[in-house]
Amino acid sequence: MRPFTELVIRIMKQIPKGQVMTYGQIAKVAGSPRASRQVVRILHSMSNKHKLPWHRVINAKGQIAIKDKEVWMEQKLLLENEGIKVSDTGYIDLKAYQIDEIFYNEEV
DNA sequence: AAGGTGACTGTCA
DNA sequence: CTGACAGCCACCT
Repeated sequence: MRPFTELVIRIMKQIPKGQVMTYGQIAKVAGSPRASRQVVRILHSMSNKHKLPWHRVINAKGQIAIKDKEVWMEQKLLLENEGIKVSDTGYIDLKAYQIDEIFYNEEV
């Protein structure tokens, strides 16, 4: 497994309940600012195997970035279940919920 | 090997 | 806030 992949998984596992990170932010912390799409790919392939909090990952606009209607709704409910307010159009207040400090550590 | 694709992003309107 | 566009980059056909 690539280092980048491991980092991304490691980082996502550390997202605190009630807070979110954007794809680009994760990519940046993992060392590849332009690899947001890869973060998405990792989410696709590893989220259920590694039990990652995929619903805490949204796009830079602070919006749920999924097309599938059912999964979209699932994410919205999961977020609201953690106390995060999501508008009807899927928007989230990044200023209130996005992690601003990088808390990444090598241990895990 | 070559081209298409996507749970993205920043910019402009 | 929404929508359109052009970059980006690894994976799939």
